[in-house]
Amino acid sequence: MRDFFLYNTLGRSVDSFKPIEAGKVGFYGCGPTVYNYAHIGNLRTYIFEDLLVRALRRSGYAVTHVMNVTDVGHLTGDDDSGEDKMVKSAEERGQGVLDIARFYTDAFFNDTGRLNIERPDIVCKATDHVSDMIALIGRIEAGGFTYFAGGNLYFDVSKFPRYGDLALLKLDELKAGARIEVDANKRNPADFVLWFTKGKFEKQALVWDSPWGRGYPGWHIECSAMSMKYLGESIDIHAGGIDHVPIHHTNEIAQSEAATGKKWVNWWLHGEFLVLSKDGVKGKMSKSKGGFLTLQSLVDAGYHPLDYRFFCLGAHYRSQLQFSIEGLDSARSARKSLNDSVLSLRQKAGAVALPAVADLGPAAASRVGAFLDAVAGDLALPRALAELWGLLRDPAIPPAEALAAAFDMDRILALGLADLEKPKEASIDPEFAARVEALIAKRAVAKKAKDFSTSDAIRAEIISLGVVLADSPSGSTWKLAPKDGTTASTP
RNA sequence: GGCGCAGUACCCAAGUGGGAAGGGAGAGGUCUGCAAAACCUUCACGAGUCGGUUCGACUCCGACCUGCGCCUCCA
Repeated sequence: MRDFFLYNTLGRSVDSFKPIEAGKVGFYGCGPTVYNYAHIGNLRTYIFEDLLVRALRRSGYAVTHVMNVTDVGHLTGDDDSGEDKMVKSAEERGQGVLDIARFYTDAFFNDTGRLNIERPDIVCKATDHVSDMIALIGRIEAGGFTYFAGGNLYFDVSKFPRYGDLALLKLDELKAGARIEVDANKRNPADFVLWFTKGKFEKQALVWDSPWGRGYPGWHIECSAMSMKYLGESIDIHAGGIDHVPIHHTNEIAQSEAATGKKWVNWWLHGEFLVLSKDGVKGKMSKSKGGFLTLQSLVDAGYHPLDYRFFCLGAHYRSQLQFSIEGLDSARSARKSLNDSVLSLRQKAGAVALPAVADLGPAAASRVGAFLDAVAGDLALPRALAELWGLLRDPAIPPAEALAAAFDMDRILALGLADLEKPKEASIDPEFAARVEALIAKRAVAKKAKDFSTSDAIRAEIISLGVVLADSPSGSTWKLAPKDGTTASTP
């Protein structure tokens, strides 16, 4: 078991990770609200969580990864009176709430799959766990942490002294109504709704009976209820986007610890934002601000999903990352170079069996060790990646060893290195191939006659057919030019 | 008004109280009839600005400037 260091938002320091139960990690990651497509900023956070899970597993931990899918209770408005996002989306599209949820859930996992993000061990939907939420709210109420006002059940933050510790909030310094209308029903501006019976839910398709009346749950309660159900009342790691620190996670802590009376989450990890600075659009990506980019839009623009994963690996998860097409181009070029290096090594290694990681020579082993140290040091993927480059470019490391080491690193990076194959020539139309071969033969004749103006003209013609040509002492070889800018076929 | 984070080469982006990773782009070179590819070399005497602490600071402290995020939508 390798020592693992992580930055804990609770306490704001990097500390040696210690799970509750040796060798095991209970990990809860905040999942999507499935009322729209995920944008690439959202996806950055899921890539970060995937790297965390993969890194912990590579270091020897047995990780149970739980992720929620929010399909009810998440409001559109800034305050506690807006419509439910799911209901609004369903209305706009003239479909049922559950149809919307299913569609965008599928879209989400399709995107994460294309990014080589492993599916969590448990994916749980909020609507399947309302009874668990009601039971948990009951425990909070029994502890005297709630009050009922205006038809809704509120959590009273004044009853929870540690409220805001995660976000370093000082209740008396928060400016109530800085952005939103003050809810007259609230005793304290930071109070939040546990259960709604009032609101614009007359149109709410999904309502449940509860001790507080027919209605639906507040957004925050689902994570508390479901994480406890699957991981127990105290869990090792809870991760999510940094925006969740002051509200969502702060409220989750308050209600969870109010219910159980014990510490709920030992390690809080938060991924920073992907930010834009282009065409007048600055800052984080959101639908209202514009610049809402989906993974599919990148694919449509000719990028491979893994180009985006690679792009994200270039920055530390706790740093804001500047997104730009230029940056993505840079990542694509780098990934192509990486893939080409691996393919070249594979060719050099030939049929030699790859050694086990434990049997690597000192040079390769040192690269792998430095890689794992970087990863175990609060997921320093940029440094880890530098070790991969160093490994691939060290001429003293035998190809089979370099490959074995690279594939081991790729268990965490997940760039599909082990699955790389030469582009399949079989898919090329034979008629087209014959045409290209004929031109190459014609050019060879011209070249032999030193008629270079003719040979160059023929080459231009070949290239115009969408073919990449390469001369070598043994003759010319060719392949189809990649459509997406990468040479190798990728998984 | 309050709180938090950040300012590193053309771009993206790391580590570090004492030699400033890595990638992309650029430049030069080897190879080639010429290309392409590959490989090699090169690319911040300086880290927003100004002070301070220190034998020594990009790294710590302070001020200022600029940017980003948050103060009940948000990854």
